[in-house]
Amino acid sequence: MLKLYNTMTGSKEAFQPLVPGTVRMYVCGVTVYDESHLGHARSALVFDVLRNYLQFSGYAVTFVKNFTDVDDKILTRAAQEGVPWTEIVERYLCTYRRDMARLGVAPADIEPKATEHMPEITTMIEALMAKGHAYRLDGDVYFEVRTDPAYGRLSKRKPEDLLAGARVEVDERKRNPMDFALWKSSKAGEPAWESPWGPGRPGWHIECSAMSIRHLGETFDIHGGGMDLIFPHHENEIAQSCAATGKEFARYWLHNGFVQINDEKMSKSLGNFFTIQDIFERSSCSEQVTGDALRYFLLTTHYRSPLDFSDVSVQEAKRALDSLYGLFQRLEEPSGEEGQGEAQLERAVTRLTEAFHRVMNDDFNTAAAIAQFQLLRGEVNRLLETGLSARARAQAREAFRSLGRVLGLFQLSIKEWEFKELEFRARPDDRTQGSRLDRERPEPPSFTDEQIERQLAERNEARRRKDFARADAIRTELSAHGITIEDRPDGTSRWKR
RNA sequence: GGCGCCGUACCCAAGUGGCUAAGGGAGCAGUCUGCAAAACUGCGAUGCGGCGGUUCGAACCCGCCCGGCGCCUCCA
Repeated sequence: MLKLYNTMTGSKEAFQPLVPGTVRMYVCGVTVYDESHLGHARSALVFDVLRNYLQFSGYAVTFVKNFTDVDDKILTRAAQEGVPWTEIVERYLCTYRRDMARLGVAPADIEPKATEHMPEITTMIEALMAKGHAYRLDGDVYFEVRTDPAYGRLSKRKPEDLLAGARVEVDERKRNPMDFALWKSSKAGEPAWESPWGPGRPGWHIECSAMSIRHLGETFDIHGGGMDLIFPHHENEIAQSCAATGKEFARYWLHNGFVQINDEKMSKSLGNFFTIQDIFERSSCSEQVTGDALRYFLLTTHYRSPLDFSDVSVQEAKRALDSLYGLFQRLEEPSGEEGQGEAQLERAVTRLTEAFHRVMNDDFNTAAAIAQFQLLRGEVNRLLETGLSARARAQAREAFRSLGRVLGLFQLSIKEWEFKELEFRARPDDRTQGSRLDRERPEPPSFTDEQIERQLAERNEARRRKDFARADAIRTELSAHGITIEDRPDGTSRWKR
């Protein structure tokens, strides 16, 4: 039985979807006005893994993740650059999709855009007007918070408390400072859609209500997003959705913790901002390998905890993966006395599978799940010393691959993996710290597989002749090209790059 | 001012009432090896920020204190 922490109730609850066997989930995506950063990566990854796990558990999942494609920030950016706002939207939609692909985060089933749901949005606002929850103010329309007696139940705030320390500049025209915009009239030159209240664009919160209801129905199972969205975004979504439909909105509210830098929130104003693009560009490893390391790093902390990013922590994740991929490589090689540990392996795989379900069912604890994989790594390595049949080795690899698929880990082949250290170069645009040297230092020309095999054969011939000087010279030569040699007991060698 | 979160070994981190406090990284020692590398084995918190309290029993519950952070404004 899957248990999920529900922000609404502040506790872990047994997950019971509205319609047995199916899950409808909505996650707040991004406003496409800039490069995506690690925080976006974490949120996207967390809910990607949740979706995978729900499917793995047998649910038919409908996953909706929106793009906010009309918003003040987009317009501001467009004005700064002197380009049409649609160009900003187009550009950052592309970079978001590129970054998600690199992270191995699959698209949602439906990825609606605000600009494509104007009829739903205006219809919903009209319903709120008709029911007395909203009022016009010149060309704008506001939601009247006072009409919702339950307002504040998600974020556990009372409207009175909110006013006490509010740093908001209150628009004096509003009936109540808490009231928020459903519709904003447009100024000259701004994008505008026709509405009963004149040309304008939707407020931020209404689009998520309109689009989630449009694609998932008035009541659905899971609504997710970053912690910071709890208030006011999700609070407002609940208020307007329930007011419009008279029904419960989302049943389970899930929120992921922040990515921090040096224990502080990552933000542009603090200047500690890491874009996903940055990380991939600066990594010394391939995109696939960097993506895996990043995923592993992001998933070794429980999704609700804050997570501190540093180069070192990603390097540690990479090293941890190296030991796993080292095992996968050995699993592709014949091992000693065939067949000895089959029964033990069977038990170990069963144990992993059970433990994986147990910890993932507990509020999808990916950190504990990864620990289970590490436990299996140790067991399989021990069994490999006594010998495993080809069938058992394939079974072990398959256990990592099939369960790992939920986390998006362990999917690469040995040829695709890189055993070299993951290092972060200085940022390409940083000219102050010798970064040009880093950038321009050429990668040593690599050998082809055939060349390596030839040198290895020569080296092992030399070892048989006890010509260790020659053998070590070859090893040094290969090492200079990023190739590591591991000698097996039988006189043959494996190599890694 | 209001609401809330965090503090577990050198570093990261799971665990939130009861088996020896997961797992990873780094380190040290050993096995193996011509030497390495890898793998394996062992070592590593008598204690979970501090002090009290509740309990037969607490890292986990309660109170106070110390330190750090978030939200209350756009924010994943």
